[in-house]
Amino acid sequence: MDRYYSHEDRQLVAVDCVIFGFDDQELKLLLIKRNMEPAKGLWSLPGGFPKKDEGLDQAAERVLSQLTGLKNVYLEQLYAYGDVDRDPGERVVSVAYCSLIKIEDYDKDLVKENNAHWRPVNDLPDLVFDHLVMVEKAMRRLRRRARTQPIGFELLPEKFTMPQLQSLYEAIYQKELDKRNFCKKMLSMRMLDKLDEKDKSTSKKGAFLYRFNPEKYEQLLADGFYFTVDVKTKK
Amino acid sequence: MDRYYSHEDRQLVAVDCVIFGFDDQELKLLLIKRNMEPAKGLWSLPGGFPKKDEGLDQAAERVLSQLTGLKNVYLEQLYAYGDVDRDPGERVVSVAYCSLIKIEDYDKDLVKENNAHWRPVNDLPDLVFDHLVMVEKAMRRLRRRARTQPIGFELLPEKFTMPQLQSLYEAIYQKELDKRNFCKKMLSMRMLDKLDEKDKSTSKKGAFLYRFNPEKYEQLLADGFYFTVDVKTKK
DNA sequence: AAATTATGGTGTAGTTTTAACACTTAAATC
DNA sequence: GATTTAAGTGTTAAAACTACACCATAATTT
Repeated sequence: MDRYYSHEDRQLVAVDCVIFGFDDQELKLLLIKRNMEPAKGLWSLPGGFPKKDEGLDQAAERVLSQLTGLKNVYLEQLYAYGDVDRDPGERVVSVAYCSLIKIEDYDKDLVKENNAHWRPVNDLPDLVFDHLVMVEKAMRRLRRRARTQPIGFELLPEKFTMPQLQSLYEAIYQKELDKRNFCKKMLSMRMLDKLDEKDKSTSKKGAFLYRFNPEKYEQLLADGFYFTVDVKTKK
Repeated sequence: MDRYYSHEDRQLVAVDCVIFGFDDQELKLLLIKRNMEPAKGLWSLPGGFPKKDEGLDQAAERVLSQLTGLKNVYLEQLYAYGDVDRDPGERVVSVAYCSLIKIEDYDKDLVKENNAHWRPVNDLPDLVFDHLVMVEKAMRRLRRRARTQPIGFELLPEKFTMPQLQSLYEAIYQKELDKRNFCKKMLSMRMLDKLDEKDKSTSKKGAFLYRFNPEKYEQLLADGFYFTVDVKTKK
């Protein structure tokens, strides 16, 4: 009763994580410099194999938390890669995941131990196998999601300024945005709380801090509201 | 050199296909009444296991063509389902695919042989395992895609009328649309060729036939145009 | 042959949303 | 107190969207 499929082949199944961070006005990926075969010396996405009692999602969570120390962060399945020859070593079906983290939160020691490094998405090193394809898919997904869901906040500190938020969107879309229109749109959705504090690290005047309010957002959703950010032009 | 991962577990990997058709003003799914264990007597999505020399995509193509006789139709990977207990028989990672076909094209004999039947999405039978979850994901994906990409045409005959196209969108979104606004929007995108023929099967007057023109669409894409269909209100 | 019936086809006006654009404010530094 | 640098703010024109109602065509019936 528990071996219906005994005549079928079994295969290696892996998970790989595309982990985004935002720092210094640019998007970055957490990549591993491999010190083991296959592809020793090249760069790869952090990955691993699901354990016997682990689903795919749990395996991805584990890979992420073993590398960064983070749990309960944004993690979404991207795509399953199953070409026969995608891994030259042996056939492996790899399920890619995409994660967005607040870059100041990760565990530096763990990252160092694992030989991982943050690399700007605009200047990536050569990646093993089809990992670049995964990254490109993740980028496209991020661009689509960020336009229609409030996920940008996953990449920012709890408290952030309007200029910070705008520069995040500019990094994601590689486009300059008009700050008046951007700010107007963001505030019109009424899902941000304006705080009394200012962040003075980037200007003399200081910029007001905001916080994303998930309760307000849930309420809006319930009212049939759709999040959208305009992400057109400005020269 | 070709067994780096020999200490890792291997798993069953399957593909399942959510196959949409449009007929009689409603969306339908091609489902299989299972006459074998597991879950004999219940309904399931058509599926199978990749062969040794087959990637996931090829396996899905094979499942689709073995059941319908169709090749080179719309087929897109949906999601990988990997919970440990999703299949009570044995752990199976299943990669779901979504296909859109022109319902008049499928091979009736093959479908009959395989004990498959078209069932309306609004009145589905009980499905095995997590197949309903897959169908729901496919529905959401279809709704998203149909709004922003010209994929509705995959579900219609080569030549179709404006009322047909509209009723397809109404079936997808379960909403009545205003025919003036709908028609205006569709034509404004300039990707349809209006033919000189009329279809007289549904009215005395007859309705003009149109055809989707992929070359025009490609040109629009190249010009930075975005396909969108408005899918709001009307009472 | 006139009337009926059922579906196809078409235009406009009010409203909302979007895009473009420039100057003032605040506070630190010299 | 003059200068510098980033933050903050409002208006207007254009485009897109929504709502809405009547006529046309051709087959069928009387």
